[in-house]
Amino acid sequence: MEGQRRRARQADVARLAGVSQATVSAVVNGRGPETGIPEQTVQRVLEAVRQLGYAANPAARSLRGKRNRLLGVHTFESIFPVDQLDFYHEFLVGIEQQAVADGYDLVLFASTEDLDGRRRIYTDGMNRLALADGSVLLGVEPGSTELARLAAEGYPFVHIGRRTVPGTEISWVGADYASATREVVGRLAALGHRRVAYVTGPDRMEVFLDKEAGYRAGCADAGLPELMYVTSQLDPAWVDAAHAGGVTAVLAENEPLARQLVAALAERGMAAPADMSVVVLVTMTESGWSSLRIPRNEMGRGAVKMLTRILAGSGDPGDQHHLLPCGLPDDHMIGPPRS
Amino acid sequence: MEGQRRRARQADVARLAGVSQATVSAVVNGRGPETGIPEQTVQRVLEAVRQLGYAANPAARSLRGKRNRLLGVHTFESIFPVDQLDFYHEFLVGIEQQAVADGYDLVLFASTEDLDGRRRIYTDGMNRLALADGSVLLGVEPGSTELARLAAEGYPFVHIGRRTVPGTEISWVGADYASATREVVGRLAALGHRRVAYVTGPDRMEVFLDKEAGYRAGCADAGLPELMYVTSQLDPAWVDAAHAGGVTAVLAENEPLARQLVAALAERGMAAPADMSVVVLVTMTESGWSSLRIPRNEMGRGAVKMLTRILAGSGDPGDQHHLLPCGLPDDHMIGPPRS
DNA sequence: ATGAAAGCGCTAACAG
DNA sequence: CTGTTAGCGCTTTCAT
Repeated sequence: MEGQRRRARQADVARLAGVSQATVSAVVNGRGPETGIPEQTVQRVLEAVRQLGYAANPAARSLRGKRNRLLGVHTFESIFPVDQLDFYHEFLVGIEQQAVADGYDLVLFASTEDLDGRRRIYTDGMNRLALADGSVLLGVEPGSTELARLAAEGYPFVHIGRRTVPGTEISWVGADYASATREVVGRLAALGHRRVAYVTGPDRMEVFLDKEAGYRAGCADAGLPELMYVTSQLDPAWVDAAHAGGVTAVLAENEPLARQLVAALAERGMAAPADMSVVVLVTMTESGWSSLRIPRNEMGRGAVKMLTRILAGSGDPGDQHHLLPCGLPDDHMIGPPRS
Repeated sequence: MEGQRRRARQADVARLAGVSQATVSAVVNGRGPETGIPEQTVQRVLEAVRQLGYAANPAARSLRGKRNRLLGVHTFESIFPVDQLDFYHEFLVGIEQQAVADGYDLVLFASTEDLDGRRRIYTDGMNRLALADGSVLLGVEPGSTELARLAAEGYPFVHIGRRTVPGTEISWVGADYASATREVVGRLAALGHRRVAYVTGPDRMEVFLDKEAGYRAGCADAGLPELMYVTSQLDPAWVDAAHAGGVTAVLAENEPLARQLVAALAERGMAAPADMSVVVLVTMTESGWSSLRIPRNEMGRGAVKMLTRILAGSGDPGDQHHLLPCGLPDDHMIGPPRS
């Protein structure tokens, strides 16, 4: 067994096929006919390629300025975190499907993870993402400086999840929480609910704003009062107060809040949806809640589609946005108000 | 917005800092002290780096360094097939974890998929895998010609799942089905079973042989007769025959067989495990069966570990094998024989 | 129709 | 201690 045979270079192929390196380059890039290289020569080159197991070195290729049909996937945390196993999975499925369709390979940036489990785009001031033609970014990221820098450098990327960084144009695909939330309020109103509360944590992040807006719009549509609660403590006392206030349905921003709510209800001998309809707006996984369905697969596909479009059109401003419809919650924990 | 400002190169930094390019290289690579560059110069360089937003071009770096710290992941089918969503998932998790640990990025080869959903290593005679320093291969692959060729080319790869190709040395990590099967037989014997059948499909693939061997060994250990059934039709008639023959426990090679068996039992008014203990040896997903647990995560991790070892040690023959222990089945469908 | 040669941005010898 | 230089493997004019 010869073992570590050196990787074949273009020059080797050229030598074996008895042609020049330029010819090899033309052939492997499918510019054979275009450049007017005779079919026979093409075949000779391909035979040599086959014999040597030649594959173009992507580093050299992209150094020379051409694309390497590599799309990066960068997550700001471990891509397969143990605790929320399938959060990224569906996104990835969509990303992969579209990559297959568009003939791209995917680079999962794993090397960028530090000891905290955080992944940074820039390490030692270097941008590892630059290895890929463009990248899909996803995950909850606290600081936006990396994003801003990436955009400033003109690196093509699409963020999964609506994202704005002041003074920067960022392309993203997002889920249309606003419309979905609005519709949910409408549905609750149609069921007879007159006082629908909205509960959210004290940590007011950008991504929450559109859900609030949707809630407000929904209330306006149905002529309902806006009952916003910003809290991280949904205890039995809160339930008592809400009950006294005539609240019969609650939109919970996230799953932990909803869990607290259900526990608090239980402590008062109540249950959802009999005594209170409960809708969770964002869940990590598809679970037993009445929750909005995040179109993860579609978002992944959409991100790749947008990215390849950006890569194709060279003059794109890179501030494209695409909102995908959320699935509406099933009736699991939704019912008519207690009369 | 200046927009497409050209990316700063090392030369630009050198010019601004008034030093040579080599100095810049040393500084950005942290070889400053080591090379004995005065602190003041280092600071001057870093300041220039900051001002220009310089980031080293990774393509140039890896071109220079021969390796690009990219590990390939090649599956012979769609990596995220819709019908068996989480079959590859756990392997991938393990692969990613180890890649993070070893500082490698991962390339998911998606571009190689043809219209049938098959993925080939070689397309147009080109080996796309060569893009990565080495690759992990997984999935059920019918033909071994690609594998043989890959090995002949000296491309470093590790196969997940035991694999032998005549005349070729292939490195793999596998699950130790033999030991596990043997232990299962032992456990059944300990429960009092005297006639344990082994049922397998007519398609005798290599991967099945070690389970058979384990079964035989287990029977020998316990002094039980070998009752091998090769069939794809586990109908009620088979159940009658088995019953008449005193069979009280069945090892089913795969899940479809087990399903047939349970259905056939039901048709005769019997159920598992009361009337018949049923163990499935290989399942696609962790389901309600008493089945061997394939150590997918560990196999993924092990494959990457083996691969990086092969890449590190330049003289490796590339025929390393590693067997990982299977988890034993829970008692879901296992019980003592009907007395 | 094919070949020769010049870089892409970086690192590592080797000079100075 | 710092600068000069020679490629890494590829694509792309420009000659032939």
